[in-house]
Amino acid sequence: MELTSNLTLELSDQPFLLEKRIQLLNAIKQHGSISKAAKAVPMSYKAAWDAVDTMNNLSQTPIVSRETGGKGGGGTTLTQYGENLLKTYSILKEEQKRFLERLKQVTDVDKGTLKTIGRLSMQISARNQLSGKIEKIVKGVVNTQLHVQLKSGNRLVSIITNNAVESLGLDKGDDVTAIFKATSVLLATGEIHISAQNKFEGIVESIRAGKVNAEVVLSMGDLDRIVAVITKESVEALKIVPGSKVCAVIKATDIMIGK
Amino acid sequence: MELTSNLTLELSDQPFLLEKRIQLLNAIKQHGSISKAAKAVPMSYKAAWDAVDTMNNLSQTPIVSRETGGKGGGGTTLTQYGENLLKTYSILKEEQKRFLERLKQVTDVDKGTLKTIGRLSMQISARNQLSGKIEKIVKGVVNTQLHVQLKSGNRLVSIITNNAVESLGLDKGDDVTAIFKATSVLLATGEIHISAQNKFEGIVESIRAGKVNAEVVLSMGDLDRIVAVITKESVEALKIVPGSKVCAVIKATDIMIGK
DNA sequence: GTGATTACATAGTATTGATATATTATATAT
DNA sequence: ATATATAATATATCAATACTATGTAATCAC
Repeated sequence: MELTSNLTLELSDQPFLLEKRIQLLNAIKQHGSISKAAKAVPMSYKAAWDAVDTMNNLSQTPIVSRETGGKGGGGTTLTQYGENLLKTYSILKEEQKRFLERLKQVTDVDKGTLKTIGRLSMQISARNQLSGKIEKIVKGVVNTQLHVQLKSGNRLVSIITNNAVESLGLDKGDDVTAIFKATSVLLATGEIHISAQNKFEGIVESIRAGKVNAEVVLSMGDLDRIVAVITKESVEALKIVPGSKVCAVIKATDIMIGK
Repeated sequence: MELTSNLTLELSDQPFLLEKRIQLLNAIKQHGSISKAAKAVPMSYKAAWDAVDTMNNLSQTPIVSRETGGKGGGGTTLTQYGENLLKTYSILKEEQKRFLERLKQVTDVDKGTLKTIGRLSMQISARNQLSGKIEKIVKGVVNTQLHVQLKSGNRLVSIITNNAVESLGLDKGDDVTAIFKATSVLLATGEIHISAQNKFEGIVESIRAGKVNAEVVLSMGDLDRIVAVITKESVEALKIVPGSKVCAVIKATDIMIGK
């Protein structure tokens, strides 16, 4: 049983970006003329022209700029806005593809249920969501250690139950997201001797202090960022200020994995 | 800018369940005949009959059972399998709706980027995902307390950062999912005097012991279930066996919220 | 048996969508 | 001025689809 789906962007209740039109825009980008693009897709010239016209009319800012006559008889090119639209669409399409694949895996047609815990599409409160690749999987009897290589180059270790590894179908090389709460992050300065497996050096970007707690944003290179919520006293005791070099410590068991 | 999408189930490369056909099946379920269903949708009788016929032909197990003649001249009813299909489709559709809504929120058409950190469609390793409704929101300077009423009737308190509340757009009455790791769950028997806000009574359904840790599944009524991973010694010390009445304790700061 | 209602089947008509084709307008190169 | 390639527009043709109309078969209630 296959799952398929289209993706349509609507503007003022009118279909605006459809699969076919995207193909057409791509062809226009490539060939620089509506007539050539229509041949490449393929579709009739009229259909192509109509599509381009309705798109340009629907949109506030034009999608393509058309020129009649001139060198080579004229031509049609995408505007910057048009290119952005194409890019947006391809990103959305990609996300949707991932979603459908997941949905398919998880669907149990015979029972009329989803064989999964929880929702598929969910926004999570956790501030810290770092993406990376699984480098090594060490399986225990109940728990599994996952070694994840982050974009920033840092390595991270997460401990989750074997059941979770199985139900997510985790394998070496998989792209995953490491998820942990801001309150799971401890901060330390200077020499650290602590049993936790995850220690990340970073520079303090910002501090927002409340009455009791303070939110500290840590930057680890350009790519990864960690948010910590610690007590106000700790901030003062450690003398943390923006620009400080501090170490974020996270227990491996506090890190969840999303795929 | 609106995002819309259809959802089609395919069987051996043939479109099988489409939006229209689902409507038809629903009408058949309601009215008990193809002709009445066709009027209700509305569509022509022939189109309705053809649709039903092709569906029944494509599927291994029949979707509807048809009877010609008899009381009232005959009729058409859904089979159990057909009902399951309808249910599956509605679940899938619901998931897709959530996904699209989220996708829309997160899309920045002008820039051609997604204004999000993580992936949209993600399955999380956390075994414990309990759904409920937000009952009360108590906002602090940095953190917010969320009181969630679970399906089982239990109340749960989660503490997350104000930032998270804002970025999820959480409000009183919202349907949310409380997420926490199996290793965040402590188990206790007898009288408990502990500062944690979340204490849930349950019956032990199963125990799976490893060398060091053990996985204990707790049932809180029919609806909610909690999985705890605790040390093997704890299991022995507390004398936990299947059927035992135990108390699950979870720190409010260990509970994340998904929406 | 008659009537009622519905499934099942076929033929013809209408509508729609796409394609094909032809024509005009435009502006540059030669 | 002419040739050229393309946009812009209109009309005619074709194919697919959907709908309408009509008819047959089946079975139970009366």
